[in-house]
Amino acid sequence: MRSKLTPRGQERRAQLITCAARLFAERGYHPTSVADIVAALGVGKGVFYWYFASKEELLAELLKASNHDLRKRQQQAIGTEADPVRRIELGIRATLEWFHLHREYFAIIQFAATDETFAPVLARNREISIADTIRHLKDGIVEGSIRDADPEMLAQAIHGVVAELTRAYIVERDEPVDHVADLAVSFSLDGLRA
Amino acid sequence: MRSKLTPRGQERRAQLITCAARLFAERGYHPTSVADIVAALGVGKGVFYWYFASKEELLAELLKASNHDLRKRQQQAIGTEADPVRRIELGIRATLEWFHLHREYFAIIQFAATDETFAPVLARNREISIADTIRHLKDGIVEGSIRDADPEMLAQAIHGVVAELTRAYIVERDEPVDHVADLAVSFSLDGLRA
DNA sequence: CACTTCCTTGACCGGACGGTCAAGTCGGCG
DNA sequence: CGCCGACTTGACCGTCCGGTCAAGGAAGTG
Repeated sequence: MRSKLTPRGQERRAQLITCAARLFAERGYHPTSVADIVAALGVGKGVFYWYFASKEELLAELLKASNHDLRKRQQQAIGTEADPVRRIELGIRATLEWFHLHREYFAIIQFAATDETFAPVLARNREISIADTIRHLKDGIVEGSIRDADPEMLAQAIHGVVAELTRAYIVERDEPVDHVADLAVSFSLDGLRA
Repeated sequence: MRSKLTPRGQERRAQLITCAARLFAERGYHPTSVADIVAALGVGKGVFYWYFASKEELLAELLKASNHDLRKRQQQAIGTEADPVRRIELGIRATLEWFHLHREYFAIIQFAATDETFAPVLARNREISIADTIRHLKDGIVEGSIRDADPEMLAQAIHGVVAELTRAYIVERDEPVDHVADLAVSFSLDGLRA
């Protein structure tokens, strides 16, 4: 990998990441060899190691970039909304929309979370996201719109709902985002009871 | 692997599974070699292949056995309870209790779900569990104690809450099961709102 | 003791895979 | 044109690891 890259180089680098992401999503990280990645692009193996120091580094960059992009989208969606409950709702919807646009990342993130090497990064990303949610929850508790329970546990629970519905309906079945989002929101806000 | 095993053989087989489970949980499946497993038991490599056809087969059996055990525990807990809402609650509590007793299985299951080879088995297990939950939800909707929404989505949402709280509080922090269970249940039933 | 069956050993094999590198190509610039 | 540095090639290497197997106990039976 080089720090200086010509526009042509930037292009190649992006190609490698995109191509690797597709293969990682289809077959998994370990079963996809560096040889597979460069073959899919029709280039020699040296190209890979010109842009990345290792296969690990590529995945690490991919995770970093995707997390950054997701967070950006969440923040844009929430904007300057004042109502904490509504902020949580907008965050949930933005997350589902993002995974709808980037379905291939779900499996990769899921895997990375189970791998000793990448788990710390994923754990950190999750912590940050949880911390955001906690802030909104605390605001809601103070103003009385959210019931007084451990905000961290509530945040984890919301994340669980979103993750599972994303997997089952956005990634696996590609159902309409709004439909899934409506249920994710109503379940998180009001639970099961009639 | 043999179909006929003496008591001594059964013992060895169990030792191998237990030992492998510990190592898989600590270091992950791929990074744990067969050589590691037999070394941890202080025996030769041939022992492994006397009891199992492959490393894959051992993991498959481990997953099958753990799933069977978890389901048994859930069914025992639910027993003959008639109230659907209460049945769901008992199922949630039983699940959290089981993972409290078998923390090492969580990471293994999580990983297996991301691996092409084992994902189908895990998907099937999950489907069965979801189907159980759906039955209780439909009962509840009919009798009016649960609101009228897509029961499958509700079931997935509940599973998401349980999985995430299990990971964060039972597996990672070993907090009191009852405390976590109380929140999992109240969140699932009543959501966030005050 | 002889004989079988169950179990154990550990050196060895084959192949896959991450990573290296000497050699070459290409495009731009003076 | 000549040169330089950005890129590309693909054969090659070392290692690791799942899996094999010929040989050797040990335990039970007659």
